[in-house]
Amino acid sequence: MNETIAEAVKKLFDQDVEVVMTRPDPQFGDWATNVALQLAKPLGRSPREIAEELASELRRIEDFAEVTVAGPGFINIRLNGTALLAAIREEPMATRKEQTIVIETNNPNPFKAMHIGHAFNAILGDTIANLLAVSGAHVHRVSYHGDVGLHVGKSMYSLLRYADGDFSRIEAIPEDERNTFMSKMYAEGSRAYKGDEAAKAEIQDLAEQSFEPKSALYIQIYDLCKAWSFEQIDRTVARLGNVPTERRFLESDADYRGVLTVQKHVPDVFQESDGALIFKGSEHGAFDNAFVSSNGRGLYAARDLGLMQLKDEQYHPDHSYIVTAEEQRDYFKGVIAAAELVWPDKKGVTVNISTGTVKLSTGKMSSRDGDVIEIAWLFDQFGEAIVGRGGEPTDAIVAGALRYQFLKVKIGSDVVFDIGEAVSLTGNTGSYLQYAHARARSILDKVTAQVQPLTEVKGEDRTLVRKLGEYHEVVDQASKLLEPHHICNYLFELAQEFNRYYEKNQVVGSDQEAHRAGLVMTYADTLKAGLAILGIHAPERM
RNA sequence: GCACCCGUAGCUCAGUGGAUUAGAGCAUUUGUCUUCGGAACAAAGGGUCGUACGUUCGAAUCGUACCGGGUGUACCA
Repeated sequence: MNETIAEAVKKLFDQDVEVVMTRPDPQFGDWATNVALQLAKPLGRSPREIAEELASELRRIEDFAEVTVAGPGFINIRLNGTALLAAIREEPMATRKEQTIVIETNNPNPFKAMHIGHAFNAILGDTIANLLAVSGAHVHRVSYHGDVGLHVGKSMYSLLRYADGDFSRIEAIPEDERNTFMSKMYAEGSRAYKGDEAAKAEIQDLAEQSFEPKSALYIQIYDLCKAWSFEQIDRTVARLGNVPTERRFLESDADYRGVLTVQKHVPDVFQESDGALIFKGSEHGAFDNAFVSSNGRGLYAARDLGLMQLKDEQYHPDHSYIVTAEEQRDYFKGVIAAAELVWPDKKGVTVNISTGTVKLSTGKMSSRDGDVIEIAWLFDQFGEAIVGRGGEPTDAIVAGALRYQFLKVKIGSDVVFDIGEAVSLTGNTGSYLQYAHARARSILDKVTAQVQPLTEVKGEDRTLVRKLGEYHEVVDQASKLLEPHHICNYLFELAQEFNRYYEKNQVVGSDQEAHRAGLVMTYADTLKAGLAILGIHAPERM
């Protein structure tokens, strides 16, 4: 359509313009363009006059049922039924067809409990992976976990005290208490670290042992708790509706390569400073950061360089996406700048997408003793709300409601999480959409006529058909910008549009049953496809 | 201090150069309906788009300054 209009402009005014089409208020038309206003200056004529002239040319185009000029010179176009239906059949653009992409879709650290922030990060990462796939990319989902370093020392400090020399005391922790137990162990270690110097020194030694353990008991506890953590992480991430990852990367694997790389690039990229190897990020819009500590140990940043190598060896990606909270924005800016100096041919490959953080609306909702919200508790809360509505709270349904809550806000903004609101199930929520889908399928079950594929647009169908035709545009936009919230907004509007239609137009038993059933089916399929991109299950009934 | 992000209705958020009434959801008030599953639909009230200048035919959207909030600022991850 943009080209059609550009051609008309060329023909009438001999001007090359980039035509921008917008969606006006439906009362004005299906599409609008301001080309006439753009042309006013170069042509030295009134925009209104140009618009009128262009409009009469455009009226000759068959797909355009109506072309009008409004305001200072906007051209509004109303499509005919054929064009509206053609829009529904359009597919999203395969803009990343030849690309191989690696993306981290979750990265909780072992030895700590997963909380709402991890769920947020995992859901965002997984959905972005879906958006990449929709545009044709070959996507590899991976995870990355910090299994070495100070936080491990903190946990091991309390774990060794708890074991008191006897490994079986740790082994005895029942499965359903492990998450809370580990969380408590970490919290105690953290407190001790801040508390006194003796504990601090001991924790530093125990952190050191995460690289080179000194005792058999350390190894036993470390291995067991790490395994527990990964079981917990995998189970939880699956429960959230994420597609499983292909590979788990560990900091302990990335460390060695990272340190070697840094050492190899002194002084051309890294410098020695107070015994540490640092990168002068301040010269690259970030901050100066140590990659290797003064005792020769690899730090987080060095491991990220090692991880880049591991990813490259396995996947040779065109792009590698890392989704993190905005606190890490400048940190990644520095790491990526360093990486691009070390590997100039990989410039632009690694991209950090920064998200907001989850904030709690009140202090009151914190789960039991901690100040964090555990994911299992969240599932329980949603489950209760769904039962309250007479529904069955399967994980797929609960995860759908939770995912939507996180995805409907523009990526990068903080999410203020209010459990009462999240669980409400009415209005702009995942539950509304899931319910809308189940309802549509239920209508189709009752239809006895042969469902007729959409071939014509009747008057009362128009707004719904037009909305359905916007689907591919919305997916393109969300995919291009990697912003899932566009899809949420659209699906909600679509469902509202359908509910309005459904309110006024009887489907089952009407003399137009076959035709209307076709519309309902297209709607349900569109809803299902959109929800799938968000990783939300569209139930047949609920 | 410096850098980055943010400030839109009572609350939570869309909208980021265009047009009469700046839109949703929640909350409030009212209506529809003996429901093709009401987790619905229709409607009302509620906003000087943080403030001030500026650019533009046109600014919530761009620029500058200020006010308010958040985050980051090397040997944690």
